[in-house]
Amino acid sequence: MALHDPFDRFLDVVMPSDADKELLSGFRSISRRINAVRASSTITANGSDQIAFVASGSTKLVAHAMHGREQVVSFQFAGDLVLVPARTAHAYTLTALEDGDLLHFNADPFFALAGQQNGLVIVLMQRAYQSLAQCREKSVTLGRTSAQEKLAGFLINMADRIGEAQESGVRLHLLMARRDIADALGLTIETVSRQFTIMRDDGLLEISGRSGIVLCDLNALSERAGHLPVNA
Amino acid sequence: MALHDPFDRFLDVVMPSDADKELLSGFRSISRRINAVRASSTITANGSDQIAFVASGSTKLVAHAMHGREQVVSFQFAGDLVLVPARTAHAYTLTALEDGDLLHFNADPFFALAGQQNGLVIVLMQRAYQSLAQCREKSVTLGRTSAQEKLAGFLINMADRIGEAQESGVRLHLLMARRDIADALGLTIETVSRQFTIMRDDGLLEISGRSGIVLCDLNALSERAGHLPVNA
DNA sequence: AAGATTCATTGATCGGGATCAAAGCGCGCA
DNA sequence: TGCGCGCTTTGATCCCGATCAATGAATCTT
Repeated sequence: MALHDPFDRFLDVVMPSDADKELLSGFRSISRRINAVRASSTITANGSDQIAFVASGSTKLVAHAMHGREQVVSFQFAGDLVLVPARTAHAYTLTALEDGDLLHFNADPFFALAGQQNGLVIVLMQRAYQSLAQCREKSVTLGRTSAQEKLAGFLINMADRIGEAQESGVRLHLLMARRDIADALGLTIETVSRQFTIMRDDGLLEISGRSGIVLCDLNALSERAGHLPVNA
Repeated sequence: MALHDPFDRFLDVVMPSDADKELLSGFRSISRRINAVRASSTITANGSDQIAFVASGSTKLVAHAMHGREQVVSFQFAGDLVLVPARTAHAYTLTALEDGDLLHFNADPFFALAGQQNGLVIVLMQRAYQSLAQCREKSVTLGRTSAQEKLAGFLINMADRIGEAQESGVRLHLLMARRDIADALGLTIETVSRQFTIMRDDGLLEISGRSGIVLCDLNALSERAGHLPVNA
């Protein structure tokens, strides 16, 4: 069973087992717990980078540009660690997609503490490379010109991360709204909706209600995403 | 003056000064030097991730998808360290944009060695976060719907990385071909070319020859890229 | 220096996705 | 349980960027 205290989950998921006790209490003292409420809880990095740990629930990292435009950079799920960057060309905000628990640190003291424990730095480095790999795959998906490829790529990515295998296919519970998907893919909600309809009519997936999706044919979906075949 | 031996440059740029001597010889023994030749030298990760250090020159990291489609994920310049991922949904290749020197490691032994020196892991972590930040900004640029915003965003990013300040503006020497820019932005070479022409006619930049560009008005360019104004 | 080859620009047309507009559902609420 | 709001789907039109095609400029070769 999962640990219920957010900080305990943090220790369990992120910290190496040989971590120094004093270090742990250092992290505890700089951590801030947030009872996230869907769509209304946000973390913004004012001035300096922030680190957030998603103990439970899920979040989106949004970049704000001119003219009120918003771009979803990435989604996070339980156990994910995310760096919310300070303002550059864009301003970033982390927003809860559903109720859950977040842990939140200023990046500077966080890294200062982390630097004292080699094993922890290694973990953080690995997670950073993992986020980089994800971001790259997302860039590739975004770079495609057709809406079909973008959405198919997105769905496969979600299946990898939060899909539940079933006899009829892979079940997804998409907590993000169509708007979030559109903002993540550089499309409009209408186009996203239309592509869902097309894929459903083609028998690639089933839609139930607002957030329920079952991917019936991952191979065909992968094909539409333009992914290379597994054998190659 | 810059060091001429690629490995020495690697030590100088990446390694912390307190690094263990034995460790350095360990890195030397697993390193492979490559005299990169423009457009023909490539590094592909067959099976396991690769690490490349760009001692001099510049490179592009390309993701290969179906139907021979290529997507440029990122560009590297002298001093950059890049992880070339093993095949996932896409196959990645690092290609030289101009003649230069590369250093090349298998990622597994590289990280195994790096793990022994805390200071080095910290450097690698910081570089990973830096790459992540870059990739995110690129995603945001890619997520925009208009070609104008994409190209303006790309140019500003290049100005930050390899621009030389001049009285007339910021000079860029774009080593990548129009095709590379197009592949990086999810556009066609014709559209890239047309947007260049429009921006030139609007007085935002000057074009000389195939690769010479002077950005005359960074603020206006930033505006077109949809970036938030600096004060905000 | 002249040709050859590759790369970049410009033009014309077509199509897919944005935009504008309206109807249909699902979900939370009383 | 039924009401009402917000999200989603569907429809019609327009426009930007892809595509097809040809010209023009740069760099490389001999």
